[in-house]
Amino acid sequence: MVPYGFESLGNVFLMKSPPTLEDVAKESGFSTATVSRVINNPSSVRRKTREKVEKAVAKLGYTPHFGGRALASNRTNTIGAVIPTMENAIFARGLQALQEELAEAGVTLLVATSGYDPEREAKQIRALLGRGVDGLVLIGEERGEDVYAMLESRGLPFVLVWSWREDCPWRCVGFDNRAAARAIAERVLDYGHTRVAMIAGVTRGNDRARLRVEGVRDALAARGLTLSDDTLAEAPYTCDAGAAAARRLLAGPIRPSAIICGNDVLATGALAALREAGLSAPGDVSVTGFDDIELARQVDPPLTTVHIPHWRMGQAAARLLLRLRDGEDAESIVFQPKVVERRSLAAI
Amino acid sequence: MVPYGFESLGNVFLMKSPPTLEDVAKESGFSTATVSRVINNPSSVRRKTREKVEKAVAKLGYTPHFGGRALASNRTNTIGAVIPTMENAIFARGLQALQEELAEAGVTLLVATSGYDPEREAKQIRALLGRGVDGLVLIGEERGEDVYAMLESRGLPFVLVWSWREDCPWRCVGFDNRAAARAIAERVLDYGHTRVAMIAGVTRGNDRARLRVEGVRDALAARGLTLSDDTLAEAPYTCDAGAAAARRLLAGPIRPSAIICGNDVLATGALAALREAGLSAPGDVSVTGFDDIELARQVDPPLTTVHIPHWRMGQAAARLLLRLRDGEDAESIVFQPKVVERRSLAAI
DNA sequence: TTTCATTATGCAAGCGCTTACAAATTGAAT
DNA sequence: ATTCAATTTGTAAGCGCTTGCATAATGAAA
Repeated sequence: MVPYGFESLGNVFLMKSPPTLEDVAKESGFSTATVSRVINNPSSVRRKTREKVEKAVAKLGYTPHFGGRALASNRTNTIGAVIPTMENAIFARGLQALQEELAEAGVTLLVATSGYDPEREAKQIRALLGRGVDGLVLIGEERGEDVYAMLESRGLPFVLVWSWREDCPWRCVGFDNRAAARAIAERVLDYGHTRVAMIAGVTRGNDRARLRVEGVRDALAARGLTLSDDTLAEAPYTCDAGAAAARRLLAGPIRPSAIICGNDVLATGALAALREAGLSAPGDVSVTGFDDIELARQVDPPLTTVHIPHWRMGQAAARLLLRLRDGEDAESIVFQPKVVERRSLAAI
Repeated sequence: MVPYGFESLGNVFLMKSPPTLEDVAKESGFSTATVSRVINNPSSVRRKTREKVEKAVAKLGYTPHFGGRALASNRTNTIGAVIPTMENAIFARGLQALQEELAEAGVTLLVATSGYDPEREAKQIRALLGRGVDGLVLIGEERGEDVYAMLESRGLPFVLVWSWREDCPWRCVGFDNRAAARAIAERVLDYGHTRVAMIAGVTRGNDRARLRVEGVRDALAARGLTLSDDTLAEAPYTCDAGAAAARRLLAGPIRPSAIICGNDVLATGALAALREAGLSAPGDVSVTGFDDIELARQVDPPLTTVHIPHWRMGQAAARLLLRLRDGEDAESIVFQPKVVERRSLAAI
């Protein structure tokens, strides 16, 4: 513990470099090994010893040095997550749940964003690996084989969230996006709509977005309907893009009586476009969302949407990953989203 | 580079432990020192050497071990941020900006949340210190002296975001919450309101929330008005809490004609409560928000609120912190929020 | 008391990397 | 060819921590 200082305006500030294990050892009169034990495995140390060491730790304000620890134990107690974006609320809740659940186990969460860009995602994953994360949470299933190969070759545990399908070779915690989209589309059809359009998220590199389109197609096909270039728009997940897409759809050859949106943010944008065009929802055009984020209940009219249990998904992902990390095996987990009816969908 | 393996279904998967600097050194025929140099300071190495080393790096797929690096250099290229919550959108945008700006400089952002709890914040700060962050971004100014003492004694650079005041002893990137709140309150008064109430965020440990109350008080006082127990409610930053607070205010002895809210989320809740009570906004009661998150434009009626340049604030915080980290000095930065009028505020 | 299994502690060797400092190489000037 | 300064590379000492193994302390049984 070398004190060093620098001069500033005639004063010398002494800055102690942070205390080390060795400082604690000296202070408590035990060896570094013992101190290390009381920190990592307290029960392996006699109570009296432990108490003395703990007092020394408190006195010096000791905090283990992360790097040293990682180096010696080859473990970081860190797991990483790469999500598309923090900018809209879609992932916020699940992420918070993930984090809280991990924190409970003494694990820190490292979050990186990809902006829905597969290349950037791969880069972020590599960065996280470089930081020695003990596990990884990724959104969705669609990504390069090379990425999966890299993870496997390292034996790095990971879980995919938000997607789920039978026979998925990876561990996932999610739901059947296609079935969920089919469900809400069927609901729309049940209300008698026949001119239905869809605003989907960008499908490149995004299996959730793609599967939701397919789900809608499934439902329509069952009634002899289809999605054409005039009735299917693709837009990044922002209100503005949703509004723009809606305007385009509205300007098409036949005005849709219902617009199914790939998520709540897009639906919110669609609502805005409707309002701006002097149309009422659901009077003139019905709109549905997907995700059931808080926004869905706050817009006017409140969105009929698909409820996703964000919080529970985040929690479940944490637990699953923790088990994998500890070498236990664990099954994928599938959730069953439900359509929640509010006021943005009505009979034709 | 010891290969080890395990058996699974009769196959043996060989997992190489990740390559180390030494592996690269052997492969390229140079010493570890030289390899380290091409990674950290390429210009200090002859071009031919560099190229050979780079080839070896690529061939082995080498990534530096974070822990080893942190241990040896006492630097992590990581900065930490402790924000109150990820659950609502208030901090999302700024955080994203912060992250992108830091990434540009090769720095990783570590995010922790405190749930608006000062004790938890202190704990998270310690955790981040333990991970050897090179700097810290904190929200607001109000926290224990001991926390500041700890940061100072370590010489750890940090910046406070969202708050700013003349003579603040710390580096900050924010705005004058009190003045901003005063500004919007004045706007409300200018519309002729005299029965004005306020829903504030929880003020304990939250200088922003407290200062906003004071700002409103300032404006009211200038017209001989005050905030009483009947006209000031405090609520956590959620829609539901905002709605509950609004209901309480509405049930008070005199019904307010305007409710000034501590942020947009509370205002959204207030709007919901109004609707539910059969009251119209702004017809019966005007409502104002604060922050100007995306939600503000999407609710009905869209919120008159105070626009905060989240993105620029995040960016500025990143730049400031980076400078501090590099030992340069840098001034605090103050933004000038503007009231943005939409439709939730109208004449009495 | 002595003995011997148990349990508690200490010793010391790394983990992968950076960085003074020393040694070697280069190449321009003689 | 030499010489010498400038440049490039290598040597080796840690950074703070964990952990296998050896040693010491403990306490129950004899």
